[in-house]
Amino acid sequence: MPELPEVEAVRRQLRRVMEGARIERVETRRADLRSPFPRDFAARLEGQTVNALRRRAKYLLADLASGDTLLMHLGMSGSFRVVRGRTDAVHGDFYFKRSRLDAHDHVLFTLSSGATVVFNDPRRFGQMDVIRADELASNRALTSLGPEPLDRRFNATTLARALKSKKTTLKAALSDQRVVAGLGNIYVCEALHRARLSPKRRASTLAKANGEPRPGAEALAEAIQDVLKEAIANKHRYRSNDRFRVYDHEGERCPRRGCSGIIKRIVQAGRSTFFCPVCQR
DNA sequence: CCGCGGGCCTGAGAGC
DNA sequence: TGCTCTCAGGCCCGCG
Repeated sequence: MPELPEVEAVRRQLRRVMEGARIERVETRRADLRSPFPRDFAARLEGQTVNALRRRAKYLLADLASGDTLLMHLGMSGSFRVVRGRTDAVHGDFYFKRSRLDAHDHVLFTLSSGATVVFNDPRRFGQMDVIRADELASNRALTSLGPEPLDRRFNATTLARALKSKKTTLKAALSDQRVVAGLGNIYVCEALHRARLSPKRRASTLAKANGEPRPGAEALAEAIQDVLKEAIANKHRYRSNDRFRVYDHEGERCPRRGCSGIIKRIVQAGRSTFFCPVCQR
């Protein structure tokens, strides 16, 4: 479920309990998500103070006093919750004072503050890794990422340059983390709707031959930022898809004022795309 | 190098 | 109620 806004919301919640705290104990009930954890996963975390909790694209990075970085990804179904109190092992399983653990609670971080951060991930598409300081800069997952859309350096010019050589559609190009980092299926749909651009349009048409942005690139860069900022700000104000204007709204009237289009669902690169065929060109 | 299709997992929801 | 089927917002890999 999580795209950039969701991961950012998780970061803001977790940093309150993790930053400045020491990780006292790490319990891995399952040490294999998308890939197996390093064998010394717990040992390299226990005793470490978390200096900062950062986000890059959809990754969370906890900077440790040792210089190592705890790298975490929520995949499709990952989530964290904070439980007050330490765990107790009973018959080989862990219990809190009042609540039992869920079958998909895979990792528990007990902090010096007394809080326990629990990572839950039913589909296990998530990721946990500990990266050494000298390997962080060359980490494959991180180095291939494009610009942060909410960063100063992201604008119509950088976006146009990234799209210029793309032979594919806008939908596929924006879903590519090398072009812009942090968008997923939902916010790609939302940003394209806001920018009035068709997901089927060729990505390269937003750039001139010399790489300069066409007006569509201006609109798109702005739409991406607006959609993400709004989603972060509104995180806890709405439920489920009420926040989305086109995603999962197949068959409904286009929410754009004055537009009488009906939201359509198509499949691109194996994933659903929702858009208005009338106002998105 | 690029773009596409398939695969990894489990759970929710629809339809019968 | 219960079964089966489809689909899901991530990412990586291998193929052409």
